Amino acid sequence: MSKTIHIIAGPTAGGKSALAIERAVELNGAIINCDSRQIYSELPILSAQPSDQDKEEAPHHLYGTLHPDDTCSAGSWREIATPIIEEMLDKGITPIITGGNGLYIKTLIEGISPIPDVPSEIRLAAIQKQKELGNPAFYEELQKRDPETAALYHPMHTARLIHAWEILEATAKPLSQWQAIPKVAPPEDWMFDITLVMPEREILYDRCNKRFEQMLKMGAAEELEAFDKKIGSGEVSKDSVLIKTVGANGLRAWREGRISKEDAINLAQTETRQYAKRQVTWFTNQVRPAKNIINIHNS
RNA sequence: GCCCAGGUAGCUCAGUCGGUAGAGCAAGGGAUUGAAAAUCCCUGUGUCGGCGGUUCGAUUCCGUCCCUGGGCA
Repeated sequence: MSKTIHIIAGPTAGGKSALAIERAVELNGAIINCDSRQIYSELPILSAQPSDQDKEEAPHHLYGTLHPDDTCSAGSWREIATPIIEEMLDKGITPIITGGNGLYIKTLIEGISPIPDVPSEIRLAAIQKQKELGNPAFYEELQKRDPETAALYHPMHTARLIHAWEILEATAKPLSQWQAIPKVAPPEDWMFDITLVMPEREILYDRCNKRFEQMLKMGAAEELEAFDKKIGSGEVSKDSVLIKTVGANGLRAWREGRISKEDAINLAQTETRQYAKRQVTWFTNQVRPAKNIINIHNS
């Protein structure tokens, strides 16, 4: 007998969370987060984590569970989500994966090649190296040492170049060779039911705009300021991935008096819309039928 | 009312010593096997404020009008 895992995906502010709770109540389910910011213990308002009331209505997992200095990645998310899913299936609870991270979802459904974790010193050194050389030059360095992987990437693609570099440094083996190792797939009896929550563009953008205003009322600016103080005091590393959270740029610039409150709001809303658009592109083009997918439908 | 500076892509501006124009941002499309709320790629026709004049040809020169900002009254 197959085991069904529900996935509720789509762009930010589209209405996934509400649907997930509805679904959980209806199916004796529990919600598992697949968002790369909501998984951290800091910035619950700015990252739109579920409210206490939401958590009373249905069980929620993997929200606010990691320290901001931890690095969550597609592979590590899969590793922590998998045992939770297994346990739910054993207990007859319906897992409802909810979030906007398309790569995490893809990793869960298709699996991923086993690649070792990179020690943070090596990662930071790779980032430093890229900063020093700048992009075309950093790419040329990578090309000399690992032409095979370099050929896969655009010379300006900072994030991928750094990753290729750090893997080479950490393992002395090209990333392309690691990626050639067959993916570790999910158990064969896992079947996925995917619901895409994709409001039409105009409605989606309007929701993005309104949600940021709501976050501000809830204290997003104060929350970010408190977080930045923790970085200042060393309680949180200045390399925390949470620093790059949508909306933070504008709020910081406003706090430092560089732009007006109105401009800060506009900037944050623009960043939110741009992020939502990228997600729409992903879910429109990357979610395809597969043998372990029962169906893909729109809400 | 007078003087000055402007009016060029949705926004901020560059430019054409006269041969109908280009950057950044925004917007749209796309990529995506480990920082993914990241990172990156592709896409620029717009009465060059209106109307006249000079010219083979004006967004570019001249006149005039309108609008915006600053100064003087």
